[in-house]
Amino acid sequence: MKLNSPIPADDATRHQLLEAAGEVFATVGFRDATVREICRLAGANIAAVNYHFGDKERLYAEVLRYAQQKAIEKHPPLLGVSPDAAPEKKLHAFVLSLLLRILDKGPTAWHGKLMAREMIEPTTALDSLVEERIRPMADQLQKIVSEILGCPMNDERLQPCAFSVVSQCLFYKHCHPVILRLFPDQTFEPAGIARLADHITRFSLAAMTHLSEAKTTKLK
Amino acid sequence: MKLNSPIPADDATRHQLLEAAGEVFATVGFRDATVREICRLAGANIAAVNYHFGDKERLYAEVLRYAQQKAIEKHPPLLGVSPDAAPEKKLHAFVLSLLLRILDKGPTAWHGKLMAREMIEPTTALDSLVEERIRPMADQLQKIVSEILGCPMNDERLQPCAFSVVSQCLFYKHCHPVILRLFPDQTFEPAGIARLADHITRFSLAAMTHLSEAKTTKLK
DNA sequence: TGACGTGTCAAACAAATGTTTGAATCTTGT
DNA sequence: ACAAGATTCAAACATTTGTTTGACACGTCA
Repeated sequence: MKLNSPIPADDATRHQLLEAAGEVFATVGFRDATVREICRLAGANIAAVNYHFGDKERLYAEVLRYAQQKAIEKHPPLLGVSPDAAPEKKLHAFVLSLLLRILDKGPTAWHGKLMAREMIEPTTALDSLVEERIRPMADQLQKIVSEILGCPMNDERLQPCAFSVVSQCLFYKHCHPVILRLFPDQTFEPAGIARLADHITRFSLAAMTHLSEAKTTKLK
Repeated sequence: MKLNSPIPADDATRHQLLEAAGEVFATVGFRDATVREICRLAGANIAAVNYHFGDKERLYAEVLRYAQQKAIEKHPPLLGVSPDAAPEKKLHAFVLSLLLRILDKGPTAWHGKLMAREMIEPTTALDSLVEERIRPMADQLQKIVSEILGCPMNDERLQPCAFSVVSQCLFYKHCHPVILRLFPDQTFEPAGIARLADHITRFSLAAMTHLSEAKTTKLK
């Protein structure tokens, strides 16, 4: 046992376990993932998980942090756009980076799946994740929306509009299986993602800049 | 064994098994749900599942159909609105019924959760569900959107806009845990659901009626 | 009444799986 | 080079869980 060792972090098998576990947890979920499969994929012994992380549950928690961190590093919320650019451009950057973060292929792919699973069946790991990672991004988006609407930060329309923006992005992740079955020719390579970002930004901008106009008052 | 019996359907324990299984599958997922717990909740013997449904997997498939059917019966896609009403009203009815279907409390509650799980980890049961239940609703929505946009049914903007509408609804189901952690005072009782429907409808109408206007062309 | 089919029950079976164990191997500092 | 600690390994353990089995209860119909 080493448990409270002075943060080795460069441990090779520990790192490989994180990668392998991310892969497996993302594709089959926490319960269906077996430590045997994870260890096999990591080229480690069956006892490696318990030795390095204590048990399967703590391994999962660490994988979640690891994944979120790597995803945000790869696709920061505003890409390269400067904070004092036009709010329309910031919105577009926010949307595009979010889409890339959750739809991107490659080793960062499983971050989105893990989060989607966490939505449905939250573990204790979600609480800290929301506070440390998600709330800052939510604040950032609300600020952008407030600039577009031209309203103060405590306006009650802010939160619903921000939700409307992110929901359109997450949809393509959370409903992927149904989308593929409904429209098999839907495409999700980088070019397709850019097209999605354009639509979502245009749709949301059109909505928010004309939201307070009349005509839509009596819906019942 | 009875297997291909002449549709008893009035079987008491069979029905109780469906209800109990829906409850359990929805709260803990397919894999974490144990046959023992389902049978205990249904007041049946451990062997009841295998006797009535063959195995756990076929029970799950039947539960999924059962849940979807009950949910659509309770909240039909257009509520009471006539098919030749104004497209704005039809859109509002569509949104509200969808929200009610996925957020409603009570015995129909687990339908939405089951579907959300199916999104993340599709089973073979999803294929038929998409064709029989979801595609008709998707067609219905695209028709409404085409009336609002004033374009033919093969317009390429149709599908993205329809997605933007449903995504805003599903968001409140798929991201419930995060929403509650971000804004603990968010409310989901009937009045709150009605308010959500109003916002989503207004937002989407504003977007679609002003989508083709200029100004939003250069986002990069 | 008595055989028969249907449904229920408790018990047991077989497989999968997270975890532990104790020895073997490698690494490191002196 | 050597001892001490860290790491890896194969094997075994204990528990959970879906499924099966064979006996039993109950209604139905000839």
